[in-house]
Amino acid sequence: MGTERYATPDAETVAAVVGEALHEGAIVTAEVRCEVEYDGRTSGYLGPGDRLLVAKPDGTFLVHKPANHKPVNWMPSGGTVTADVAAASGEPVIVARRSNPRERLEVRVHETYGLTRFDAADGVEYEESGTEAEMHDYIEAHPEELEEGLRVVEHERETKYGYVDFYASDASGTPVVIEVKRVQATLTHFDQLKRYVSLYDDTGDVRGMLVAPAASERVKRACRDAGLEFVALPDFETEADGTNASLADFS
Amino acid sequence: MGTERYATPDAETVAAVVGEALHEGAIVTAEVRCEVEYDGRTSGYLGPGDRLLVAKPDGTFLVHKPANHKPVNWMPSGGTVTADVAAASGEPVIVARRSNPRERLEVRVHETYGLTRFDAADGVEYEESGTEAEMHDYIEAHPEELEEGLRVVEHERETKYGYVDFYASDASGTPVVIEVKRVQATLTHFDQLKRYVSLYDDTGDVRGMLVAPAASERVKRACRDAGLEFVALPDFETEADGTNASLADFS
DNA sequence: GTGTTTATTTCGGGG
DNA sequence: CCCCGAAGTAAACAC
Repeated sequence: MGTERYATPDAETVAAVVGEALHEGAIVTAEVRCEVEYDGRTSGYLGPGDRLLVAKPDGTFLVHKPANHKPVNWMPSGGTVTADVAAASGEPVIVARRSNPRERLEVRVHETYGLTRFDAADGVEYEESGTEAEMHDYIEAHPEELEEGLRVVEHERETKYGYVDFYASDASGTPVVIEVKRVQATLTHFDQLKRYVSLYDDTGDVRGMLVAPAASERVKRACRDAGLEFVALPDFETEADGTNASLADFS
Repeated sequence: MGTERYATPDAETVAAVVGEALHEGAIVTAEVRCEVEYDGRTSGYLGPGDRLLVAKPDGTFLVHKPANHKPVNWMPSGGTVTADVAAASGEPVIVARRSNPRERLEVRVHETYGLTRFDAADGVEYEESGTEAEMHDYIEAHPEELEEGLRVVEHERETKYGYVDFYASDASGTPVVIEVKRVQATLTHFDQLKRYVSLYDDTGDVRGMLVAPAASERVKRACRDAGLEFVALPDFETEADGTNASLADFS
């Protein structure tokens, strides 16, 4: 679509552009010197400095410092962003609010180096491969990769202690509780499997299986000690459908 | 400091400005129509659409869609961002790389609506209150809020299974392992406490206490079944020192 | 560097 | 709405 740029805009322009743009579905970015105050799940204060502000029409608001992936302050989508001119100082004040949880982010703008309205059109969704969900699909289709004769009885079985990834049955009919991880297994993952298996402690023989590409010796030992099994599934075929476009010739 | 703005810059300008600005410690933002391809921990593809790009001098790179708090694609700090003109298409291509884990993000820019260089100066750190660390301080100062006669023996006790928040002793001298959460307790928090308590299983009577503002019924039941205790600590006084500056008169 | 834990986690899925 | 668990989690901190 396109952008509209305001260089060193005055307070009234900042308030007007932010309000209109968001209302009309555009993204607003601003390079400013500002102070920030947050009050909600915690509370905090950020003294004067140069930051990049991003406001999206869905209520998302971000305050970025010159370093780090995460914004120093923010409001997730679903809230409302308003911009006004403070009566006392004559400076722009941007407030992002939200309920559940009730929280409030106030940005007092001391200097606006620049302001950009971006009418962005983007109906395309991100397509991802190699997720844990795909690993689940693969296991459901190829349970024998984990063990000869294994049969999946239920996927994502709900129990009173949470959701079991797979409830299965081995060649001799013994139930097997399976927890799947896409990354190297950790003690927390072992804990999780142990929690599920403990449900069946009194009902007799149940096996517990932790499936991951790898696990540290510590985790393997913990499994052995607890009578659980670690099964390495280092790689799994992605059920590629070949319909995804792709950028050619990586360098 | 200030900004420099380039409206609908050509490919050579994009490549040059991005390279120079990042090298000289400035933030670059760009409003573009682009495709994105990621390959690393997973892999993914984002088809053509309008996005906001943010590149920081520390190697952080963000691709934002018009909605949501989280960038649709990104590279955390520590990597390197390079910009070039693709020989085949003549279009700008921005590549962010990183090792450990090895990953790569490629943005093929089809149209550049605008490009901004922002020389930001920000030496100020964010000051936060109401964190879990402050909740620890409060409990250490007021253990009787959890239980009459409770005495803290050790804070952040290291064990072979990680750090126990508090190792305490009740009125009758029985050891109590305490896990503290600032948010509503979840099953993973229960797991964590259970893991710590299991360390002392063979040494005799040890109590396990999960402290949080609230917990779901499922978590409370898991605690009961496992012989652990949930203690609700809905609110705690912040030890305000009053030294933090603050924005006045909230509306 | 690995390992563990927190986080204003965000996000999505299911009941 | 809440509950639960994944995430390309990131970032801090200890070893």
